[in-house]
Amino acid sequence: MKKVIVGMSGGVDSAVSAYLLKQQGYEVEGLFMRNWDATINNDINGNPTLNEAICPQETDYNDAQKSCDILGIPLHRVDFIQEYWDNVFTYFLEELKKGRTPNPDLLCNKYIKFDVFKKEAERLGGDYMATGHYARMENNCLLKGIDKNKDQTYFLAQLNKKQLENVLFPVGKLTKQQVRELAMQIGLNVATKKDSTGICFIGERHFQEFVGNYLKPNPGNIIDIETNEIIGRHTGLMNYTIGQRKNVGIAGFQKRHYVCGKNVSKNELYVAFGDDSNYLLSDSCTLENVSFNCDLRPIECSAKFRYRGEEYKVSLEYIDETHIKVFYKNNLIKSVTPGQFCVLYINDHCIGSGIINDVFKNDQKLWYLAN
RNA sequence: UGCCUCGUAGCCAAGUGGUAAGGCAUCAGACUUUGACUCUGACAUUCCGGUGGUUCGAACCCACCCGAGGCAG
Repeated sequence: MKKVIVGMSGGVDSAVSAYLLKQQGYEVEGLFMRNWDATINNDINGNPTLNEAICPQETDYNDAQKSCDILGIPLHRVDFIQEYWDNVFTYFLEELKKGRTPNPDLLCNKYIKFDVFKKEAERLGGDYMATGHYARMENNCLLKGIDKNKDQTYFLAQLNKKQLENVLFPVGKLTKQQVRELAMQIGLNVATKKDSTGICFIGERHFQEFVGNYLKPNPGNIIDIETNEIIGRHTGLMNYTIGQRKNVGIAGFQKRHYVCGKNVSKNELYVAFGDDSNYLLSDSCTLENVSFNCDLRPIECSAKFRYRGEEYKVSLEYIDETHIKVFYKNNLIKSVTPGQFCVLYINDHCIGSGIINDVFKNDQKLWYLAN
């Protein structure tokens, strides 16, 4: 009998995953991991759960334990707090210092779940590891989940071929609704538990206050990109992302405002006005840290520039092993943001990704997005 | 000092006699394993710089005062 170690988060997706694997005849064991400790990591300001009697990770652990009891499987536990800090959170902070918009969850999968966690699963004797991601593995290809609304391949797009070996995604063939119904039928304690949001393992935070725990804010001017006039003060460039409208702190203008750029050396934040502002649009970009999970190197494919963002037809120009230039063909895309991941698809097949670096329009690098 | 314009919620701003549009911001939700974007809802409960007056009735008319700006000088 083959043994599977399931990453149990305390949520409904992983619990149902464990159930499905058991149904399929595997020997199933759960493994709960904890990667964040609010006290150790100085996660004080902006933490809405700080004063609760029992911290969310423990609630999740208890939920996972109960699910495992219901399913009749053992649950192991492991901490990767140091690894998470060193490999994911440090990167997160370094990107913010550069004025970019990181997505730590792709690196969490790359360096934690499908690296140290996977090794732990192997140490526990697992022939396979499984998670509750909405994704599928077929013929060693990473495919989108059946439920297109919940598809989570975006977050798995930095994994390499080896990391995806012996990996199972049992709920990838189901819709979220089916997963919840199944959970109800088998009486799982987490059947109606709300989906988790926020940074994986950290949770919902008031972003500016959260970041303030780690980076010293450096206030500066907000500039109207069109007129070059100073129209306000920003609280620190790391607190803003491209395309952002809320929480910018300026008001009194006819059109809606959007953050369209920043200059770290001058400590200036650039704002454009109007939903259709040209300053938000681009037609190509370069990627760094490019990683593929297969041998395909297409010239034409599709791409997503943000999680749950629209998918666009693109063409690729390969620069070197880890750099690609992406052309959006006839489209102009709004708010392509340095630091975010561009994930590449061929239909349902997620083939890889890279970090958005420079952004261009008409072969001109958008100066207001640089450095 | 004389003349002119203006003063509406945190910001911008309609409304010029009939009982306070709209936008932005903000807040609360929805959505969401990244900070968005998008969507929904709330938002001057008697008040429109202040004090009087005219009127059945004023933010809108009149007087004076306060305040901001402009033109003369």
